[in-house]
Amino acid sequence: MGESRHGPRERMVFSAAQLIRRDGVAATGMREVAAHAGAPRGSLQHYFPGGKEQLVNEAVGWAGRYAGKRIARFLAGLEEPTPSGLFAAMVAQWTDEYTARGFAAGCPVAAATVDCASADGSTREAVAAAFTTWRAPLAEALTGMGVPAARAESLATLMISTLEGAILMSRAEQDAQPLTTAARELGPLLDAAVTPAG
Amino acid sequence: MGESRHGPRERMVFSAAQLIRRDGVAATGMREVAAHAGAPRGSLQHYFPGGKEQLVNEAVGWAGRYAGKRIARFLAGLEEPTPSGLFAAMVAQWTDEYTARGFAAGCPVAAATVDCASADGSTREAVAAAFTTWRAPLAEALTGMGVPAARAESLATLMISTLEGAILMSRAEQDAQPLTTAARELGPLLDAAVTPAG
DNA sequence: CGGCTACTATGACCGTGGTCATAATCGGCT
DNA sequence: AGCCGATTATGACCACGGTCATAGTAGCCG
Repeated sequence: MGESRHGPRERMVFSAAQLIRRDGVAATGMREVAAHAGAPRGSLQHYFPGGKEQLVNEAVGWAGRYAGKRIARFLAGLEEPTPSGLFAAMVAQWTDEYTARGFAAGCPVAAATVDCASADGSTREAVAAAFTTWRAPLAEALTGMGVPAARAESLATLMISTLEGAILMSRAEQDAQPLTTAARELGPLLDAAVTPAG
Repeated sequence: MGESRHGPRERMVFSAAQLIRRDGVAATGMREVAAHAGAPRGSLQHYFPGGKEQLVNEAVGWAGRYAGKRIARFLAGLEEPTPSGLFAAMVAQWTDEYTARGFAAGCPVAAATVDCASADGSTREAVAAAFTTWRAPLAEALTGMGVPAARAESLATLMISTLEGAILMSRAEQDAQPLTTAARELGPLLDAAVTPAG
């Protein structure tokens, strides 16, 4: 959607993220990325002289920024902002995709973590940074809802952990139930953390 | 530890699980598994005529049974069994490993899910089965503590989801905090589900 | 001893894929 | 037109790895 509006470089990063979250890092080929992006193969070494590692890192970074920006958009979509509502929206993004397009893909950051966390390249720092750029706006959103700052950090971490794990389990079982269960069970806990109601 | 007491076949399955949870499925080679297990290369096609797919599936199955059996052992290790105590023990297994041996490895079932969930081989069914053999005894343990059966299923799913996600995040950030946060934040929610206190 | 089964040994094949080298094109600018 | 940087094109190289083929060895049983 709207791929032609972006340059070929950005399209390749986007395609890399798509393929990585579906097949994993190791199983995603450079030629495959170029083909998926409709970009010429020769552009790979031109835009990514750092090779596959650079491309993967940028894909992970893109995913992290995307997730971070989504927080604000989810927040804007809630008529009455509550932690449980925000978490439900985060979960719904995945249940919607899974019911509409199947359980083909997971989170690209998770895939890169699994495939590259032990190989101490720059990719491990990239995934750490991605989680940070995801968690920071989430914690900020929680504080904006009345959650104490210290607690907000913990709950933001918990929300991302649970979401990532639920994505994983739902994909494995090809059933969105782990995702819906996470939203349902965690919601009250999150709402109970707002100060005026505590 | 005690590898020589098991046959070469079981050692290879065990080694496969070890390597998969560290490097991922695609990055783990058959020759590498044999070498890690101290087993002859020729035994691979003898014991695993189904090739890599069979070996990976058995490694995933082994991991699932291992996790399931751990539940009973954790339960036995608690002087006063509570859901939060059980979850804390599950988390502690990972924090102990990470503080003692570093953040090199994650969960093999998660790795197999990320790498093989879209390629619709038998591995996807293997990971689904692994999660089931993990969740069933966990849910049973919860009911034994006084959690209503319907709720126990949900909480077991939530516990595994959160644990898997926290493992992922901890590994990415090379910091056990997501794990400890998960145990701390989720504990009260779990204990509140026991009926006499509900 | 002969033979049979279980296991091990080893080399080769072949596809895949990341990377490099080299050249061609293209677009603007003077 | 002519130059130059940015981009694209294409083929080759090389390592890795899963798999197959073909033996060789070991141990037990009749």
